[in-house]
Amino acid sequence: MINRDTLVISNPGTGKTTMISNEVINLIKEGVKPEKILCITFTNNAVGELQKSIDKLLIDNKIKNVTAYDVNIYTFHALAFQELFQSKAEKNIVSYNIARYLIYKKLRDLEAFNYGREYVIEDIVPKLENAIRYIKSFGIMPVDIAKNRDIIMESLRKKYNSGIVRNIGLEEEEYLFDYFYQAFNYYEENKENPDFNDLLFQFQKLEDKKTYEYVFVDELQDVNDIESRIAMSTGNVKFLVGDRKQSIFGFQGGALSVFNSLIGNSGIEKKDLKINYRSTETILAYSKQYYLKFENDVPELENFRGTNKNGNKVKIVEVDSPEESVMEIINSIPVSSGNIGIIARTNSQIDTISSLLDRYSIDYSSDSNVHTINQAKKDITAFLKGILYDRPDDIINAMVTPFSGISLKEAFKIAESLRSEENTIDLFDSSNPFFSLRNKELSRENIMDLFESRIFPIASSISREYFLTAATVKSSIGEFFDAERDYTRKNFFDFLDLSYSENSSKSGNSRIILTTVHKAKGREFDNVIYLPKKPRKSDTYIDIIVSSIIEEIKRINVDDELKNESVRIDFVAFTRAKEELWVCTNRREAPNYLIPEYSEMVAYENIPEKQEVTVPGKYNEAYLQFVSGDYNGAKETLSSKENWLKNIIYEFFQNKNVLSFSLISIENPFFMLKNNILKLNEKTDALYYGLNAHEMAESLYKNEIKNELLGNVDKQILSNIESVVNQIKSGFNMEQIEAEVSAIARINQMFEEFSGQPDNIMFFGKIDAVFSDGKKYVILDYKTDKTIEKASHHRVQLLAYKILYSIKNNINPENIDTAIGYISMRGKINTHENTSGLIYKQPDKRSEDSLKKYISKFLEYKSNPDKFIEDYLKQPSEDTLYERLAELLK
DNA sequence: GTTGTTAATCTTTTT
DNA sequence: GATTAACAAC
Repeated sequence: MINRDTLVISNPGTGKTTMISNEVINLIKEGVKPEKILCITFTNNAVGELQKSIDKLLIDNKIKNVTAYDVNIYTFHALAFQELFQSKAEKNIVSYNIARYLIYKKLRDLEAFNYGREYVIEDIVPKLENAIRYIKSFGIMPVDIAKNRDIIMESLRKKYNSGIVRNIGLEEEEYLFDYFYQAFNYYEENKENPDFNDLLFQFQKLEDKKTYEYVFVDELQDVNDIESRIAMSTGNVKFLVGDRKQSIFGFQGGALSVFNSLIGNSGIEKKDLKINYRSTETILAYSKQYYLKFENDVPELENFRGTNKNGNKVKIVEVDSPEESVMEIINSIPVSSGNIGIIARTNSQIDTISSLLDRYSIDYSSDSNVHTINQAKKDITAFLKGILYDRPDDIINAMVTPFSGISLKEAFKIAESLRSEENTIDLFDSSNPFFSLRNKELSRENIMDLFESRIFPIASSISREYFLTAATVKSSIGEFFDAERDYTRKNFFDFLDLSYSENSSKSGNSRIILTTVHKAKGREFDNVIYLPKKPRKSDTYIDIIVSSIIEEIKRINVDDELKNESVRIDFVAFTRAKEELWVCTNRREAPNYLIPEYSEMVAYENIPEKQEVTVPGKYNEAYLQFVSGDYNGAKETLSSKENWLKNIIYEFFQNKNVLSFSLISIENPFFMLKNNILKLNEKTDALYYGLNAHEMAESLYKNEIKNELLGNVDKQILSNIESVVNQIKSGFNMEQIEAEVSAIARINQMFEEFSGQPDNIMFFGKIDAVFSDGKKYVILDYKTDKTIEKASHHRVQLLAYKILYSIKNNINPENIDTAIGYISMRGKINTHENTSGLIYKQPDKRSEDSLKKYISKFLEYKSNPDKFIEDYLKQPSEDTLYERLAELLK
């Protein structure tokens, strides 16, 4: 029986659950009351495992009057929750959706970012929310940041100046720190419920919390600072089990330093578990050697060995697409050799593999929790925008979602007439399946009705996942109406766009199990196919804020903590395998996984041929109309033989004889089809911003500026324009001679290569400003870009304009220079600066190559539109509209 | 070594 | 659209 604090270092597969259960049983046998025993683990899954294991031992030992439920088995959070809120059942945990919404609201009001709204909502806010959660897991609150502001700033500057951040300036970085603090603070002040971190803090602070005679803690290596203090303070005798080689939850503050300090504590008895009951000797040796490549002093690995036969070598599969090789490996494993765990690093890898398995109708269960159609949320949002707003852009976007009940052909026709202002929205009557639904009142009842009457029926006709996503979107909307009192449309769509739609997946007991490494922890499989993926370093400008805060307040070096986490992730994945292990990776990484004595390279050449997807008409036009109740429309769609979309594409390329730079430089066929051919493009804020600035530049030249009518931003842009103009005037001793010059020329005049082209194919451009001293000319293009990052692309455009201008005015191109005038450089993070810049640089050979490439591509499409369709089908996009259009083009 | 350009690529996850 | 690695140019 244990009678003093013990730390067990448990190598993988050494039976640590069994060991904990045994110790619990022994205590009960010795007469310790089960309610005096506490077991803490990390996940609900692990709680279940431990309960099962203890239950079994109770039965085996014929202990009748005790069940596993009498022993206190909790996760850290459940333990805290039940003790804090046992009397207040209504208490909730603040959701991610609310957290992101609060953070976004503050940043929105501060106008913290110059990025587009979509990028802030989809990328920045989730990362900041993650960062706040991470910082909090170290016990750091906004007040701590405020108190230590100066030293954190200093540390931040030092990190910035070491050169790791290249995409924003130092001043932006400093502003970002402040925005981050304010968002964190706002979140803390406005959330109405505790979050998971608060739960632990409040529990830890509790004066008279229950204590236990014996406390068992599993997976100790993943425990963060606050959890370790909870573990150490809730019981008399502590029994701690963990393995630092399996620490892979660094993102939630799981700090190896906590574990290491316990190892160094002499008051704790230490034990090693070194006998592995799971894997073959070869797999163990392989894992061990791999780990030792990256970390040498690992005493507990010294006698780490197994009890099984040697087994086969680990197979390293080197392929271009690891996900696709999985199929062939599965085929090579006999059914008699047990189950197969396919372990990936990311959920998106799992999704790729599951759609492959679906295609071959192979049965599997999956632990992925993404599996949702992100696009479904976008479709629903676009649909609701068209219901609630009157702007033509919103109406058009809503009409091309599957929910509108309008065929794409019809939607396209209505879009055309709305755009040309032949019709206004009032003219569409209530018999139209979309317009009849429009209702501008934003209320819970209204929205929920739409879900019942239109969104759910359509969603369920598309796919199971699509429907499940719709269901989570509906519940997010419910959350909005519960939490926010200010039901404005702006708030509504902000919340909706920020909400995550995750749903749990089909898990079951198939022979093939798809899982991520993190979820595979504690599990084992006869055969393991592992697909490693090295994480890509990103978001350094947020990272250095986070690490500065933690370092200066807690004196913990985050980089040290997370060092080699990838290796530990690999180690966990390898050691799930009992009999056979495959590691599938790309050519660059494969050599790193090869340990000659215990592994071998395997080539798989005959990747089975891809079978044609036979999902019949997921987005069948007529079917969608039918489900929406438009029977006549469905009938009409079915009976029409002509392929209207192909006709539109053919017509477009046939009639498009005047090329423009913005048209030919679109590299993605889907964008070209959507925005240029079908003209379904939305007018963005950035577009209006740029249009307005260009108008001012022209007015300035024509002396038509009415200063008193200008706002502050406009005044700033105007002064930036003046500054650019003056730089050219004084720098080159020139005068502006023209503004907004239209120039057009035949393609066959522009380049030798195109001399065979017919005379009617032209290239058109509008030159913002032309300067001259009589001999030399400078053509200037104004840009309202935030930064100068895309200058080289703009020079390709300027080259085209230079050629057009030289042809138009019969000037030797050598006498024409080009310049880019930046008139609103704001950076990415709002520092309240808005400056000008002039890049006086000439297009080079590469610019010329790019321009010719763009033109050739377009000419190719023009002479052969089927090539465009072919390219379209070759470059899939997640967008539902992409797929619906693709079905019409196949 | 620093700075500019281009060519791919686009985290993990628990309570 | 934004970011970074890798490459190229100073």
